[in-house]
This record gives sequence, C-alpha cells and structure tokens, in this order.
Amino acid sequence: MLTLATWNINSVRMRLPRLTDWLNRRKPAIVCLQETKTPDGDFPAAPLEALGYRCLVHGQKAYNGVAILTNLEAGDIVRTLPGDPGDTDCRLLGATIAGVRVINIYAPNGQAVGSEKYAYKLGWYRRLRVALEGHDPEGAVVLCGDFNVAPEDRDVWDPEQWRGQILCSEPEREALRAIVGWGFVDLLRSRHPEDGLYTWWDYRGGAFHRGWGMRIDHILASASMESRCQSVEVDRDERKGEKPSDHAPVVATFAWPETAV
DNA sequence: ATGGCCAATTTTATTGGA
Repeated sequence: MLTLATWNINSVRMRLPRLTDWLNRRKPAIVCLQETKTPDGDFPAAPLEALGYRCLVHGQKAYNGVAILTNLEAGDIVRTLPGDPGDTDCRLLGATIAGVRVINIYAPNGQAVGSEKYAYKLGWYRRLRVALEGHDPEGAVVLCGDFNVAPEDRDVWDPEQWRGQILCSEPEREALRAIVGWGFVDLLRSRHPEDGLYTWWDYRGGAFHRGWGMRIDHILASASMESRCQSVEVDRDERKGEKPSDHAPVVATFAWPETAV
C-alpha cells in the first residue's frame, strides 16, 4: 500500500512538532506540504530525515513554499512552470516517486475578485494547464495541494454568502475544471459525495467549531491512480488541539505492489 | 465537543492568508 497526503501546513517551522507526531502515527510514503514559509537553507530537514524522510524543498522567506517528504526514491524534480521566467513565487514542486508523477502545488489565493492578485491567480492556472500537456493522462499522475478553489457549492459552508467571492467565483471554478479536464478525478469526491466535507476553516470566529469550512485542498488523480485508490479522507483531527494549521491534511491510500516500493 | 485569528517581518504595526 502507498499512502500519499497533502497538507497546507502554514509554516513548517511553527508546525514541526505536530508534523513529526503525525508522520510517526500515519507513516505516509509521500507528503506534499504547502505554505512552508521557509527558505530552503532553513528547512528543518534533520528532524524529518531522522524519521526516514528525504525532503524535497522549494521555499522562500515569509510566503508560499512547497515541499515533498518521502521515504522513497525521488527523481526528475521540477520547481517551475514552463514559460514563467519572471515568477519568483515558490508554488510548484514535481517529482517522480515509485513511478508516480507527483505534482505539488500551492495555488495563488487571489485575495479579492477583480484584484491584481486575482488576475495573477487565473493566469497561473492557465500556465499550470499548459504544463500538464507535458504529461500523459494514461500514466500515473497525481496533482495535489492547496488549489484555493472550492469546486462546487457543496464544498462551501454557506454557498450564498460566498457566491461569486474569492475561492468560489465562476472563473476560478472554470480554471479548476480545466485542470481536472486534462484527465483527473477529484479523488475525495469520487469516494465521498456528501456535504460538509471541508479541508480549511478560518482561525477566526470559532469557524472549525461551527462547521464553517471550505474544501480547497485536493488530490487529483489520473485514471490509473484513481483505480488503485483504496481510501481517501480528510484528517480533521489535525485541525484540533494546540497550534493547528488552519488546513487539515487529505490522505489517500493506493493499492501498491510491495516490491515496487 | 473540535473554540473564540495566526505567522512572518517590515516587529509594538503591517501584510497576507482564505
């Protein structure tokens, strides 16, 4: 079995005790982290390596940052979107692990519909869609991370309040549909159609306690990976307790020949 | 219950997050 998780950790240094506890309990083979907020030289690799994980990192000071932790061999590492030389945001990290092309993303937030950052977000999604052309939908591909888009109304705690707002606007949803349309399955939705299934809850206003959340972190799987999926769930426990991230991990397991791992 | 913003930097305010 192969376990893969995605988790917006909201500062890997602030969350290190929770992260190491969680790795010890879950023992995932592949973990895609977002918002590490840490330059590569300051990444806390040693305590993670002590647990058997190698750390692939692409970080910067204060903002953004992605990383892949894995206890398997990794190769063909990519850190940029093609045709994007002027972009200094650390938002993408791709690697081939156990024969799976794993692409970890932290999509721009967009701040407010109509803002400059919103335009940047939509442009970033267009570039991501172009980048997918370099891969084969019939292969083993997983695109996961914080997409900063709630795909449908059932992914939002109050769809009417959020209608047309950031994370929910139709152009954002269309951009995400274009990504999925490359040949992905939204893995959590493929197994769990119910309402109230969220991955992010605002720190403010007791949002988690009240069930005021949104589903903006996703694992998109190509058909061959979807067919191998044995389970996929939101680890809501990681939103509880002392100093949580405002996101919970999404964890998927796949049938996997032990010899291949 | 699972809680009442948080993290980083530019630090005693400001910015960004979502």
